[in-house]
Amino acid sequence: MMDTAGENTRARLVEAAREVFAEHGFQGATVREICRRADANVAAVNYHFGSKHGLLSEALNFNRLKALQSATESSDASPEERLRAFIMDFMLMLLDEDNASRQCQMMARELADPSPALDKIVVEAIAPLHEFLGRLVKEVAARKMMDADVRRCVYSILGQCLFYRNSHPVLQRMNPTLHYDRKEIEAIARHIADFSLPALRAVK
Amino acid sequence: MMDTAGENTRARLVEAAREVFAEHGFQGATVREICRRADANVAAVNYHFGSKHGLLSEALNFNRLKALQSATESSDASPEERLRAFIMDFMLMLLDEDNASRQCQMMARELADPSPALDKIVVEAIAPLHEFLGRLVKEVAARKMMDADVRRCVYSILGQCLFYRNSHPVLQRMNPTLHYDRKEIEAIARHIADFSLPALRAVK
Amino acid sequence: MMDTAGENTRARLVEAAREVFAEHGFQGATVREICRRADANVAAVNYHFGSKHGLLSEALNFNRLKALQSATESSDASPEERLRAFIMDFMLMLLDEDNASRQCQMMARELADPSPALDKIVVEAIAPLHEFLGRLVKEVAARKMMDADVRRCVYSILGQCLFYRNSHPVLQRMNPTLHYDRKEIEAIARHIADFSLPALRAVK
Amino acid sequence: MMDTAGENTRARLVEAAREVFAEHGFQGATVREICRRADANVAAVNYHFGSKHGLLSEALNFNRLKALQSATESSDASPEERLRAFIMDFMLMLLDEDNASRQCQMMARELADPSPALDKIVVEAIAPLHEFLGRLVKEVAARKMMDADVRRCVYSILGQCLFYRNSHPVLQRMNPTLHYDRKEIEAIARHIADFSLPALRAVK
DNA sequence: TATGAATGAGCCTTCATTCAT
DNA sequence: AATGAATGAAGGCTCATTCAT
Repeated sequence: MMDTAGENTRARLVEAAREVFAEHGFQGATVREICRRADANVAAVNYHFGSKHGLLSEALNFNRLKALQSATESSDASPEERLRAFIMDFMLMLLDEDNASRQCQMMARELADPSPALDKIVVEAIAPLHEFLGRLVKEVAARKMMDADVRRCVYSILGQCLFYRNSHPVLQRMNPTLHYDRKEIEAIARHIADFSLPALRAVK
Repeated sequence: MMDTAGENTRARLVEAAREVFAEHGFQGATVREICRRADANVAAVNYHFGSKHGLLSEALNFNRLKALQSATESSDASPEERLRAFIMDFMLMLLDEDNASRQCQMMARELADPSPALDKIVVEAIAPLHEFLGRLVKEVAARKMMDADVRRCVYSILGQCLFYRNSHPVLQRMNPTLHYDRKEIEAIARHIADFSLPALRAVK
Repeated sequence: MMDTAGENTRARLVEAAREVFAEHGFQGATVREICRRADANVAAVNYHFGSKHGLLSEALNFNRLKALQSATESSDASPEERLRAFIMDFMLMLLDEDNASRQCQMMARELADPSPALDKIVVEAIAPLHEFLGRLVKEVAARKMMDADVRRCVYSILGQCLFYRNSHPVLQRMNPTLHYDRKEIEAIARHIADFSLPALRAVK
Repeated sequence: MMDTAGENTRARLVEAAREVFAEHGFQGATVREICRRADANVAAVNYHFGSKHGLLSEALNFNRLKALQSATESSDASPEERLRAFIMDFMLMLLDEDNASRQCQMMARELADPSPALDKIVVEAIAPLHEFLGRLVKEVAARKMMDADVRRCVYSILGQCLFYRNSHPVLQRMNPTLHYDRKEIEAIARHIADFSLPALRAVK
């Protein structure tokens, strides 16, 4: 009986923390709410993670994001195909509303209101992601590019992707029927690829 | 005499609020800090604006953003030129670090953590902006486009622009020498236009 | 009506703090208890003093101790008479149970468990007291003494005085009828003077 | 085997408790810190001693203090010599910074902030100590003395001795080079004896 | 009109203790 | 016999708001 509740309080806390951090940001989240959802005592957070920050740090892991990059890099499709595929998978991860991809939402929140954990996120997840995309951009462009231009192309792609997550509250208000179901996400991903590929070919 | 002092306090509060909201977001901002910067009493916010939310609502105005759209629309340059010019002005407004364009920073924060004021922002500023950009996109594309595609092109452009503001903390960490001075902002704006225009021409 | 309760919350807090700090020490005292006794809100301490430490700092003032030294120094009695008089006044201040001399009790507690406020106490009250007593000892001894010996004589006198305060819980337990009434305090002071004066005359 | 391990844990806890209680007082000490130093589980204290208070009670033993009294009493030196020797040994025990005489430090702390264990301390250690010193004082004085005067002489001697321990934080602040090394302690003990003996001879 | 003072709800954290094994 | 996990009460502090003038 302790199996279900006792030995994985820690895991439940992490899961609840991801939910609450994703919904309210680090600052807006309260330890009490996290513990309430995890059906744990308020003191449990400090017992298991030392502090609210410790819990945030633990809640951030980017295995799925890394797996996605590995999968893309080990593919032998053409660069364009791989970029297209990556965007698709990335958007599925980013917008899928009811799976465990809350790390991305937490990440997005960190950007708006950085906490000390941002350093970890940058080093472990964002910097590698940018580098990965930089390599892909160069392959697609198939042309000598200055580093600054590569970087800006990466920003253009990521900016488009993240917009759908960051601006979701706004888009929803302007278009109340909007729902990120599978079909919609695929259409979005296709658009981003269609929009970006000609640009990559054309950039000076 | 009291009038002007009173009005001045009010104005100083609004200005201070813009600063603090832009820096820390609505939630992270404290009424005390705002009043301290405005050299006003703690109770002044509630006295003049009813609540912290009331002050936020008052602090949000988008005259400059609207002026920018009007200027663009009344221009008789080619659609491509006008889009290019708008992006430039928009980025100058968005990234300029020491002018009064804090509304955009506040807006960006609202997206990440919507407060009740978001409705006002959407209706008064964002929706018109999207419509404005939609018209411009259609002119540039010079082709029959489905509404959904127009919308997504607008998102692609805005997403690229906002990325530099939203992700600033991250970009700064990855590239510590990054500074949004005039020259850098112009280069960014040029890149976004160069990236987007071929895409607009190519979109199905 | 606000007169009694409203405008001197601050003063009531200081008074209550002296009580509670004297009873339980800084660490053992709780802000809530202090506020309860002062009939004030928990937040009042932080409003008026910034923190529990700020309140402690404010609660410590040594006017009476200083006045006592001045009075002794401006007397034109013989050195022995002045030392005797000082000890008497000091003990009256130290042991008087129901007056405002709680500063000495707070001071005694600080010695046992120093908080950051101890520095202030030392600089403002204890160091001057030691110097004052040092001068008096030299006058009484009427002989060239090494600084270290003067210091130790001061310690011997102060040690005897403070013992009655510091060890009060123990003495009370061993001698349940013990009460520091006026007569008892005078007897104690006389004893300390009688004990110390021959020693001062005799020290090498 | 378990026995020894168990007993060892118990013993390590008591030793660690003495350290921590001596350093931070009963209230300031935390069970966690004690267990950490004893390399034991947090629950060990309650398991072995029932509570933090139980541990304190166990940690208090006064064998060395008693041994010291016995040694003094069985000596056949003159009363003055014996008092002088006792003060020396007592100060060595009281001020020696790195030996196991922490009981005295704990005792001193108890005086400042009595816990229920104080009763035990008084009955087992302090009362006998006072009686022992009372006998010695009477021998030194070699004169009929009233009980109250004997008591006060004992207080005068103990007060001088304890001052160096109780006021150590203050003395250190006023005289940063102060260190209780062997030589310093001997000088202190000599001073206290030199100060007290003439007084004892002179007391009415 | 405007403000210094005060409030109450809530936050993160700490701690001695207890529980289940 | 012993422990890792968990708990509940409490602590200092912060904050938007309200009160009395």
